[in-house]
Amino acid sequence: MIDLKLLREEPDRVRSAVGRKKFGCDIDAILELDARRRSAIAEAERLRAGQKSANQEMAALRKGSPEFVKKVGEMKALAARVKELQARQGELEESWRRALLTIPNLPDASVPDGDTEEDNLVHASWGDPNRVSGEARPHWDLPWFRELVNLDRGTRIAGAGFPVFAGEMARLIRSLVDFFLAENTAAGYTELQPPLLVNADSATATGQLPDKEGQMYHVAGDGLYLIPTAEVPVTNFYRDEILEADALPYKVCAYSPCFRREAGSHGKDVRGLNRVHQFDKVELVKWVHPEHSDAELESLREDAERLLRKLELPYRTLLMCAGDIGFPHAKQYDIEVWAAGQQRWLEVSSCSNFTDFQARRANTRFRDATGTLRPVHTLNGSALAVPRVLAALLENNARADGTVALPPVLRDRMGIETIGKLRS
RNA sequence: GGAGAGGUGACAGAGUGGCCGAAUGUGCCUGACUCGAAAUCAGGUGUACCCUCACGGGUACCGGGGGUUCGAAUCCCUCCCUCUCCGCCA
Repeated sequence: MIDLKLLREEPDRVRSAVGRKKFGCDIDAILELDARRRSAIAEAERLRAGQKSANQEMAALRKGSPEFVKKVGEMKALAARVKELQARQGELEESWRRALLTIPNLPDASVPDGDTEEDNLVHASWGDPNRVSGEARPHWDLPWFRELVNLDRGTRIAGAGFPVFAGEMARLIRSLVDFFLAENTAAGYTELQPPLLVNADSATATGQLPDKEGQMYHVAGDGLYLIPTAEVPVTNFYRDEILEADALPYKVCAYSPCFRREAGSHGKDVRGLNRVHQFDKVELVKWVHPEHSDAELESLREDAERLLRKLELPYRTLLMCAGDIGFPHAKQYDIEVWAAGQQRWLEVSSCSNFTDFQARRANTRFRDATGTLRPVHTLNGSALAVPRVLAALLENNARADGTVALPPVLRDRMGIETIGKLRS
């Protein structure tokens, strides 16, 4: 939710900022609705005040007295009128609230213009994509892949996009998650293990609802949603709370499986581990003082990038253009890892500053130096998403015989140097 | 899942139809006393929204939603949550 004062006082600025994003919303209609809502409130409250003061007088009268009975008769009409006006006020407030939820967060001034991913800027890159020789192949073509990553059995169990990992691959995933959590906690993030299902209020606070309902799995019987990312439960950790200003920033990391319906995805994008309905991810979330959120985004991005360097995987970081950033985002970096076998970049992290947008929806505040309650700023980023890191690892580190050399940080954890030796 | 007890301000805890945004205590802030502190005394101390240039005024909020009534923290319905006991269960 954007700042209502800003919307009223500088509608032109909001209009043009929103215009840079790809989400349609009618600012003028919302402003008009706001005006109607306010006059409805004023009218209803004026009448209600009259009713209340009359009731005060009645309290002083003797219950059965003639004056009292007469007064009751008079007040009946007023009570009915008040009820009417309050109902109209309620309706207007409800549609006003729904309309407000359709306004996306405003892109930060440092976010470049642009409509598609073509317009994203390469902010940084590390490692040499050409280091790998020509024998690199897509991870799904490794000779042992179908043995340790069971796509067909997963399909039988749940459906397409639910791989079953076996043996060394299962263990590699566990080691990656452990590596991510160890690094992040060492960087000052407190580990959290959140619920994997959330209610509608939580999904609304982070911006999944009402904008992206179709992307989440819905548990109809209980009205709950499977989380598309740990961002959702974790950001709601402090919903409706007032944070200790001196203790900011709050920094949290959380491992969780993530569930995404990703309806409408086709083609090569979905082969192998590139895009699946359930995957593992470690997420970073920060609650920060508004003055520091710019700097906190840079350090968040750095925290995610460092993991790829330790895994010795080439990556590049994109500064996303206004047309390509998400609904609640003010600024967003995507980190992409090089997958040598597919000769393409795979997104493994998205680091974002939501400014006060989520905090306002989640009602997470702090008391500033003047004693005023203000929304905090929230940020989050993947560190990292497992399957695509896995894909890059398999493709970049595969040798001619199909075995895959592990980078030192994983070698130490797993106690083996390679994976993928065929059994026969 | 069954039975019972509860959900009131930062916390504890009164309040069973009107004088209750809510006693009292604690905490916190300010002032007095003091060389200073403690103790004591006095005053203050919620949030959101609406009207107003402002001073200020108003409305709402006693777990959520709905109802009864001229009037609801208080009565009714419903849902949620917490605690105790029982059942079931990884």
